[in-house]
Amino acid sequence: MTIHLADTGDNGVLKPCTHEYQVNCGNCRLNSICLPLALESDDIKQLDDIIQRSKPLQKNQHLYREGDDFQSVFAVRSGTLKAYKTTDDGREQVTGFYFPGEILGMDGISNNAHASSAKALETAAICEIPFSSLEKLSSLMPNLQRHFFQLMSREITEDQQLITLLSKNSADERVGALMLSISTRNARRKLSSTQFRLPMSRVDIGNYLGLTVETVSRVFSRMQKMDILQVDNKEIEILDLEGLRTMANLGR
Amino acid sequence: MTIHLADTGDNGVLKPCTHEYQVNCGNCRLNSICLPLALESDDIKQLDDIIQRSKPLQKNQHLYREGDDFQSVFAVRSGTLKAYKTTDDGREQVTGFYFPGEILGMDGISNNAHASSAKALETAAICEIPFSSLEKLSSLMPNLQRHFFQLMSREITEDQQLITLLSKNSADERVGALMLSISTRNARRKLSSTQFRLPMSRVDIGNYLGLTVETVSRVFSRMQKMDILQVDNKEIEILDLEGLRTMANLGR
DNA sequence: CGTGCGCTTGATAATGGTCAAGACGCGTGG
DNA sequence: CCACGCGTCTTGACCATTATCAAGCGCACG
Repeated sequence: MTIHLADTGDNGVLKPCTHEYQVNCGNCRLNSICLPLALESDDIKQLDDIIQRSKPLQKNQHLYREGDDFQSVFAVRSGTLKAYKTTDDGREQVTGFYFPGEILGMDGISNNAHASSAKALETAAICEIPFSSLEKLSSLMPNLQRHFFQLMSREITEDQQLITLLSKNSADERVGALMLSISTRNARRKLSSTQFRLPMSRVDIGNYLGLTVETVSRVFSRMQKMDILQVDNKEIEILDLEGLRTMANLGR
Repeated sequence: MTIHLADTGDNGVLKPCTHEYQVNCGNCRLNSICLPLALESDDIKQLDDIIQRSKPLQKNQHLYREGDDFQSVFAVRSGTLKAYKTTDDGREQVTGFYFPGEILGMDGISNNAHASSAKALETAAICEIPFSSLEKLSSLMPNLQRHFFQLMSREITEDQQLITLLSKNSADERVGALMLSISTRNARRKLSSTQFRLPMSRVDIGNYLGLTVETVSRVFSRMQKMDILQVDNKEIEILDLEGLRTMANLGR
């Protein structure tokens, strides 16, 4: 199945949006949850110098693919991406969703090749951080080294959360946990923690949570019936946060 | 660091086992799969200087507990450990098994507190690597920094494998995959890849793989009946590696 | 105005969980 | 050395959750 959006081979000329291209780490709204966190302003400038901002990714475009040479890690500036691996029998496993301010691609470091693919779920702006430069800079800036270690460690603990979720929790709990996770991450970005639009499909949700589409759909219906969520296709409103927490049953 | 072996209160004079205490990274049989990998010999010496080797852990002793202050990461020198988290409703989730040469504790970096507990499944010797020293050394030795980034990245990709396993694979496939993983890790340490003793209980296996003990037991029985494995309690012999691979169905 | 994809809902089936009982192995103490 | 007891493992019968299969709805897009 090929999906091709406007593949306007004809226009050729892109008018870069100057507004867009003035973005830097120093003025980035997300710098308190992204890499620059905990850097002094002249350090931020140095980091900023190695970061590349290219033209936005369109929906369904890949940022990288499993097996690609690993050169960089990436920060999401806007939009959402999903990371996934393809199992040899052709199935897909979604390993994560990445929202603005979050870093992806770190799983490529170990083998110098990306261990998963990443594609945009909607138009997305990305900061590319060449890893070799990041390494050099990290040697010079202990805070940056520390922060990057922490980011990788966080990725590990988050994966462990997901492992626990998949291993121990029911369908209701899994979906509930994902809704809470999105809610929390929205709050970090000063967005509504109770009302949002899901950027991913039901299929992606199910895939991520180890469930079928049908089950995901049924869980949403159930939660709607229980007045915990208001679900209108991708528009979600959390009506009863406490109830949702109880349902998700993870406490952490 | 104080060394106390047989703490025979009366004699006062301890004859430390010189054999044991001559262990260092330079002569360690495991250094090709552990931290020193990719270091020059004078670099290894520097690393060696920060590593602490304390008295062995007895079976069921904890190396650290969830929530403990994070100070160090640890390398397994001998024995096996399991890492696990306790969910708030009191259940346990095993997040990994660690064999000689493997590093654990990296999930504690992100919050300066261990995100999981680690306990010995049998008597185990451990190298403790104080993280602050490791950070300093990493700044000075690019190879070490790189290698540690890679180790963390590997932990991420391994967790993602487990996520996929839990999310997509049947009980047979999960147990098969674990057996193959242990087999491979044994081979790395020049041990038999077809015959080994499982250091963990069926409960631990089930917990790790998101299955009940009963199911794990049934899978072993089934594989025995199919002449894929020879199972005698914890003694495992892989009779048909190809068959096991087919059964595990992961290809990677 | 149709076509297709994504979502929902229902009926049925299968995998693995739960409950229960018994076997086996191991360490302790008589 | 044997008996006991406990913990771990195995096996069986039954049940529940979720997958599978199937059909229909609705919105977006051509």
